[in-house]
Amino acid sequence: MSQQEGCIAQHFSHYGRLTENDRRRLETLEGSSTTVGKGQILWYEGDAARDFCTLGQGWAYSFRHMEDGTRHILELFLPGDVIGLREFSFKQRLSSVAMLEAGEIRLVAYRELIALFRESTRLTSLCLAVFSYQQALLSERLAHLSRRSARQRVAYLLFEIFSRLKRNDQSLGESFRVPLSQQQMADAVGLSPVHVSRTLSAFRQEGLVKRSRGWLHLPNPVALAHEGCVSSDLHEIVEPLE
Amino acid sequence: MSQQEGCIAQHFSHYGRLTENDRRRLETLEGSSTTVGKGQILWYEGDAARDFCTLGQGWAYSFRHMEDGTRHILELFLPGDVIGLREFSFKQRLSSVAMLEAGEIRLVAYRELIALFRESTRLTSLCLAVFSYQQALLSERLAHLSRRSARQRVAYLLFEIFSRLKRNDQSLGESFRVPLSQQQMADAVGLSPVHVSRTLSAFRQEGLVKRSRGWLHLPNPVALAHEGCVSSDLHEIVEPLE
DNA sequence: CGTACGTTTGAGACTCCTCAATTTCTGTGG
DNA sequence: CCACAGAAATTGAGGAGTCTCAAACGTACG
Repeated sequence: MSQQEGCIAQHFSHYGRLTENDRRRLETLEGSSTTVGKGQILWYEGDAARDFCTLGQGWAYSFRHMEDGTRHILELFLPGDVIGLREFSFKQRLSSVAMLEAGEIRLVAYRELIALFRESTRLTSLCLAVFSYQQALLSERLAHLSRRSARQRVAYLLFEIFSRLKRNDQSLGESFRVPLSQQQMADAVGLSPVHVSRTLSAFRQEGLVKRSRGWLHLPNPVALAHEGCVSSDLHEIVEPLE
Repeated sequence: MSQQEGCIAQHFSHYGRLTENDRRRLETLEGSSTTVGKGQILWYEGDAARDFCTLGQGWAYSFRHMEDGTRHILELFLPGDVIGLREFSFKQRLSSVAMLEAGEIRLVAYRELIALFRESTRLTSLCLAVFSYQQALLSERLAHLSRRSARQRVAYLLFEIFSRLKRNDQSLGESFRVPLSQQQMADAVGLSPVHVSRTLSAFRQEGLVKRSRGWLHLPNPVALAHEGCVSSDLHEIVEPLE
């Protein structure tokens, strides 16, 4: 996906049709691709924020270390996602970002984005659309984590991953790779790793989820979505006005 | 605040200096002001989304009703805030919005925002800054709600309110009005109202918080922030590039 | 083959929830 | 100004869900 076509173009095209010109313009944004290893830190909370990046290959996540020693995973980034747009108006990174596995990234300076705004209103709108989608994901997650049972949280996490992967690749089947340890899932949904294990065991016994060696098998996504109380449909995106 | 100066101009000026021209341009966005009563619904989840609004006076909140009958408050809006930017790229409202008390709003069509993008790169950047600030608030809240104790959640909520009010009004003292019932606080932090009551009682005994008739008294904001594990400093905003 | 890491399982403790009864606050009309 | 009704807040008791600690097991990798 990332080779033939720029990540940004690919990503933006979810939010509205792109002309050939738009694509070319977006591709000029992306610098050369850098290989990053598993576990590598892209930046730390508090670092100076001057650019964002696109994730060509590999998975990443943003996290914060809290005062009480716990760690919390705020976002998961899948291949094709844009990382670090969030700090556009901040001097410092609000959270650290690390790679879940080896991958490829390309850096883009915020400055270049601003140049883009000057050129194309349509691409500006698309950029805002990317923002509001990310915000929608966040608030959806907020609603699903604060007052919900372990079963609902885990089901929600798995279904969100499935749904986002499917969005990038319609042909995605029941089985797919998910390079997350139970520890990391726990950090993402705010449970103890022990209880994540118990919850996954329960799901396995009920035939909802199978997991092995970094692969996930969802025989019945609909039931899982139901378990996770997934209702809203974040996929009704308006065609940006001209 | 809202009378002499447009809400949007006031709100945007937190993110960067505005020229007189910018101010005038922003003020042309806002339509005439409408009075809304306590408890009035501005819109429901699923309604068509074509405009956002600015909150001149009064408090509001966005919420969702979940399948299991519980209600969750996603955001609080204070006087001067902008409501509903989030659905910029969506056809439908992602959450309902209601007034906590009587107030005044002004509607702005998304379409007008797009016209603005065409005119001023700087105002476009500011608009994105508003977005990223809201997103930062959300992810901060996410980190503070998922794996934290009742004490931490409540302390965080109260401190966030204090800090946002202070941002709008530097002269804010130790006591200020907070028109939230314990039921609503519970819906905002994902606890039962009963437990919110117990937690507030504990805080009161410890001299951290006093509450009476819609007023809040924080004799020791620093201690409260510590209790709520508030670390990050969402106030370091970069002066947007030209 | 050994070591390290991730996962599973068990037992006891603690936090928070639910339900229900009581008290306090708030606003209204007499 | 008082009496009242309705809402909001408090308090208590018992129970469910999740946590922590600890040990055993499995799997990947040197």
